[in-house]
Amino acid sequence: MNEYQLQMSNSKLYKGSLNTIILKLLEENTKMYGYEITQKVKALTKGELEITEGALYPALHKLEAEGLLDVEVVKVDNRMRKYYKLTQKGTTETANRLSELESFIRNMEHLVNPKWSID
Amino acid sequence: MNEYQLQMSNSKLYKGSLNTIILKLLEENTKMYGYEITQKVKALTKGELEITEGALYPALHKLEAEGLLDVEVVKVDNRMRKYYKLTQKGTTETANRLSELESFIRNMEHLVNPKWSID
DNA sequence: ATTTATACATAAAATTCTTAGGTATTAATA
DNA sequence: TATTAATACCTAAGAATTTTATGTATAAAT
Repeated sequence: MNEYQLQMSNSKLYKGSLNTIILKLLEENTKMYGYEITQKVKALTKGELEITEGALYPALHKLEAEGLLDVEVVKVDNRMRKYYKLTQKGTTETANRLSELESFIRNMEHLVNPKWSID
Repeated sequence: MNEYQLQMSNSKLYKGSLNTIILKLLEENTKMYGYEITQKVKALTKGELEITEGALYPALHKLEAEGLLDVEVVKVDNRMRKYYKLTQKGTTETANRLSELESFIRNMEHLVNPKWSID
């Protein structure tokens, strides 16, 4: 049993970005299981972002229900793993989400650094 | 009465970023009123981001309640305007939120572009 | 022997935003 | 000049997402 559980982040900015993160990691890594995703995100952000399981698992189930992910259950060392991978639809959707992310970042930079809006 | 009301954005990424946007605009412009903020955001993002009033006004009230904003009511052309400006506490908090935003953007870029994580 | 790490899960509460109203004045247009 | 659009505020129900708090179970480490 966990002593305590870490939050996704102290800042609220990550709200709404979890699905995009999951989809992108699966595009990059072909197939991953839930726990692996939490560890990968922690590593890539040098510990700054820790996805909570209470957010991750429902998100994976929803993406699967929407037909963006396929799941394959495997037993490794007598422990269950549920490997997720992108469906065709998921691959298309990932591209859309990533271009939305680029727009978002560009817009936030314009808002925060108004000098850049002269272009 | 409005025919229809526009949403904040088609993507969900903006969730959690509204407060940061408000604080930053007030840092940049000294004092602004609600409607002005919606127009400024629309202009700076070239129409890509339209803040809904149902999100904006409660957010302003909350920031005021938290002591980050001061309000001053003015009547212009027989129409009410509520000008908001940063308090001392608000100025400090804005700096924090902006550094969180920088971290967030950096982390998202690392997640989306893993090549960059070799640094 | 106990704790930590691995690996899944759900459910109540909190938070944030969308949607959908509401009021009122001024400016523009048909 | 009657209607619509723009300006300017507001709230409340519902949806969506996340936090917090649990739960189960096995393997590895202390």
